[in-house]
Amino acid sequence: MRLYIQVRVYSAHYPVLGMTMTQVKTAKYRVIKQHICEKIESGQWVEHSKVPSENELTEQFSVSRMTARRALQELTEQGLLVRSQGSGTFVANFKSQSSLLEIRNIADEIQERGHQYRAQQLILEAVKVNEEVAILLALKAGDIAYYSSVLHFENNAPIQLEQRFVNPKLVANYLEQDFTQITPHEYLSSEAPLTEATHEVEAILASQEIGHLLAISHITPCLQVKRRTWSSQGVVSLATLTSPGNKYRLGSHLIF
Amino acid sequence: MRLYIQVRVYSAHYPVLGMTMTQVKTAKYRVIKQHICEKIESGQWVEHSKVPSENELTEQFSVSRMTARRALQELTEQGLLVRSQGSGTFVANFKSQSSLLEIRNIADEIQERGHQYRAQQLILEAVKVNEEVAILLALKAGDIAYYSSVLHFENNAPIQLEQRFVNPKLVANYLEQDFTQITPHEYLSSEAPLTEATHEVEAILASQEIGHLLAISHITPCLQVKRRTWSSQGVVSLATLTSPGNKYRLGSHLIF
DNA sequence: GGTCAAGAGTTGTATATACAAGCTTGCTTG
DNA sequence: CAAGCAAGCTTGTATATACAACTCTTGACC
Repeated sequence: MRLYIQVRVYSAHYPVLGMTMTQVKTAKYRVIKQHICEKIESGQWVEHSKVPSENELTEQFSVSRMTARRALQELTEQGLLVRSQGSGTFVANFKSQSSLLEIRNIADEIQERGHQYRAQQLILEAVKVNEEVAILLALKAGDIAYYSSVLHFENNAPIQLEQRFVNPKLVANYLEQDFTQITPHEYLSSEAPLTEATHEVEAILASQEIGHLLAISHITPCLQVKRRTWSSQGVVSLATLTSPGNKYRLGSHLIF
Repeated sequence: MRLYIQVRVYSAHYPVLGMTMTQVKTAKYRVIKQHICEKIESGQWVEHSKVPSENELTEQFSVSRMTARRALQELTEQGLLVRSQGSGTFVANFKSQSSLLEIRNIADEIQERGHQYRAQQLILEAVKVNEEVAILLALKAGDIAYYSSVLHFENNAPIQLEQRFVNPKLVANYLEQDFTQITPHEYLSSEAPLTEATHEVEAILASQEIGHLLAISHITPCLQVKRRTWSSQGVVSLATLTSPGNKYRLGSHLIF
């Protein structure tokens, strides 16, 4: 699994490839995107409101039209805006659906089965993310993210390894938590309420390291769920949940 | 797959590169996107292959770098490519993916990916059910149920084995179908509209027999989905879908 | 042999410009 | 007044250019 390749620790005196600068400059088009997002989320611009045109943004932010355009373009691809050649750019109308599957807290699940829950916190630190994680977390390669690795136990048997990258911009105090007392999911839910999630489920063979943690042989298949969660601010976290296939299953119940 | 082609009509007396005619013109960046998609879908560029750089595309297609860039950019946003500053652009790794939240027809899924679908019908007969199946199908042990076993192929590679028990009281003509022409799911949907479904997802090692059918080794983990579906009349069918873990994944997208 | 530096090649951001094409408005004209 | 046209806005496509930032290789130096 290539999800967490690079784990380099971020220290206080952070030398970036020999450069002394620590100030990260935000790209102009990102500033504009942020500005528009805030207007929408604060309710100042409601659905179907007209958004400033490319030329207006060009003036407001003192950028070129192509830069203003890029902000509008990306927000359109993300579904926040709708554009219409000749007439303008407008706030999109948002989808609202309720969930068919729910995201459960593993501690609750285990306790509901009448079993004992326990967690072991393996890693909790700031890391530089590689490219793949950066993309999924909406960061840039080499940016800093928080990383936690927690092993969940059911009746003292390891049942799930949780490896999680968290967007540090959205959850500032992540590194100060104690994940034997509260699960990462519980903490994140309290800090940044979920608005959206995607899951990808695969069957894999565990690496030697993970197999060791989960106390399984090297030919035990595992269920691996990659979960990406969003709050209204953006991508909050990227979790990889690995469980032995002979001890764990997923279920869903759909009603049409 | 995710490709769309928008045509643009240039009006009658518009000179396009010296030509004057009524003509449908595809935007250059779309032509490049199309070209790259074809290379990937035809298998000429496999996962992690390096894709021509912006400068190379600029030359090949006689466009500006910004235009070549746009093609790469959009394909990256669509998940076909992965870009890395300083090193290049590469074909992303994808697996076949189906949704946990909707019950899709595997033939449609495969065709939407632009791949060729084919099915092989292994078994289609009436069987006496054992106790476990009887309970799940709301029958009694020893009752007759219909059983089908169909192997689904994507680009001539086996991608999923479907083993299905069907309640004969609700779907009388099941045995007379030809499941190389219509998938069991399609047929059942037409006969008895779904009202409810449950899924159980596990990671398993395939048995020797199933491994042989799916053309995988005995230590390849598999995703196994057990799906029980209801119509308004009761339990319609019980399907076990087994797919190689290295070729298949499930996905879901929740919005809260 | 190992380390460092330079350079070449790549993507990322930003600007200025041009023209095409769709929509809206308002004015002209019949 | 109504129809139609033109002007002026909007977004869409495309180019040329510049520099920044990152990666990887190569070669010089210790």
